[in-house]
Amino acid sequence: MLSLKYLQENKEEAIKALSIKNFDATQIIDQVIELDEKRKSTQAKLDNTQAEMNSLSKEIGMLFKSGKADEANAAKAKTGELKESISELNTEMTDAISQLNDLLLKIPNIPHPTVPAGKGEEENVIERTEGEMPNLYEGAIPHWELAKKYNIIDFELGNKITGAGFPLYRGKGAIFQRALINFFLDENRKAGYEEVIPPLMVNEASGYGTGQLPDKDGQMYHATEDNLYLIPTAEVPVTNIYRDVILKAEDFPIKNTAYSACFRREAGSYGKDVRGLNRLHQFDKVEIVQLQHPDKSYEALDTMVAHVESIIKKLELPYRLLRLCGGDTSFTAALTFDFEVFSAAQDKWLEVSSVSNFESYQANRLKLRFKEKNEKKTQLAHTLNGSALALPRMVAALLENNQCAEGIRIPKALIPYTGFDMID
RNA sequence: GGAGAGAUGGCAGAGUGGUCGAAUGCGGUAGUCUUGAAAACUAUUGUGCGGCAACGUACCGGGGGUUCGAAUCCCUCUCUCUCCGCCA
Repeated sequence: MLSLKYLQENKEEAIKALSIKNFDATQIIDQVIELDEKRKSTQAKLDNTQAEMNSLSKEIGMLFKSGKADEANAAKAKTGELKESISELNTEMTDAISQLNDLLLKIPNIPHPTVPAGKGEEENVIERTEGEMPNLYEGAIPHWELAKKYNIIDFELGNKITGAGFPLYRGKGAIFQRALINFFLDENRKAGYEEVIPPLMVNEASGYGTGQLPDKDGQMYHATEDNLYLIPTAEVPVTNIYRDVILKAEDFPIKNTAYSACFRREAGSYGKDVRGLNRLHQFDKVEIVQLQHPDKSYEALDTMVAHVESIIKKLELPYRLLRLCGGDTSFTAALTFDFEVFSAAQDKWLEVSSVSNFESYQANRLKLRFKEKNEKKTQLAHTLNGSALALPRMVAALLENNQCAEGIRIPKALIPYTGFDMID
């Protein structure tokens, strides 16, 4: 969430910026400011009353000690009224704070000045398009047919075992999957990211920390008996490593990478977009996460984009880089770049990576702070993350683009990982 | 699943109703000494909120209660550990 201080000091700027995300903040910011005024004045009253109570209690203690029971009892009589007003003020306080918090959670992150206006994905800005479009041979087919033809991904078996959206990879398909994961992790590690293997289930506090809760409640699988959530992305457990942590400025940058299976209910999606590997309930993804000093987070974002780009290039896929417009930028992000690869047989661009700077929006919820050397005051850190990369659509594009009469060619960079150069 | 023990500052660990935001040790930071380092010594060292500041206030796993006063007593929830059972 945004910090109160920012909203108070930059109200007009915030309203203007949020309109890029098609969010009208005029009323809500006024409400926030008003509520905070109320909170402050209530706290001042409460603090004073409590101070009075504390000193009175101390006095009573002293009186009893020195044997002046009469005076002590007289003083006791005075405490009743104080007690009552303390409890009243306390209720007022907690109410104001929780209302304030609820409002703050409803305000999306301020978009970066370079975020273009726009309603939805049609208005994202194409930064660049690179790579060679494949020349498909005549018999080219979409990946779900390739999957069947070479017996590498079995959607029907997944249906049988679990349900739609839980495919079973087998044979060279399974090896190919594992090879990609290892390839991505190695690339990330070479770029300075420390590898972690996080839990695949998280508790409520972690869900709130990265903002999946309360708003995206229905998107996560929930094990109600134990009140745990299956992670929709490794971002959740990895970022929560740093929940309630106070770092030193010299600790930056902190860079982690993690492979995980990801689980998404995808409630409400249907139709031809969900065909094959395009949208699944369980999929594999390798994530990169960075924590950075606020002064350097955009520099870091650039390096993350360049890093993801280098991986896609090594796999020889045609891709384009999009700068998301306000309407397509997520609630919590300040600036997001998407990578899409071209999947030839579907004749379609597929999103394979989303790289975002959240600035201090997540950090504020996470209470992830840092201290400058020789300074007492804490500041909020900046968090960034990106997919490097999400498997299924990469697999779809690789299968479709590299098919030929003999089978499916494996890109050079992957052969050391697969141990074979052709799926046939 | 059964039985028991516990949750205190970065860590270890005292504190069982009143000058306790909390002893002590370790760690961190600054300094003295030293050519430098180590050792030793000295000082300092939690977070949030309000306040220009002085300072005030809250926080000893979470919530509630008793009391003039709670880290300390009571209730409740959560979590952790140990033993037994089961088990990759």
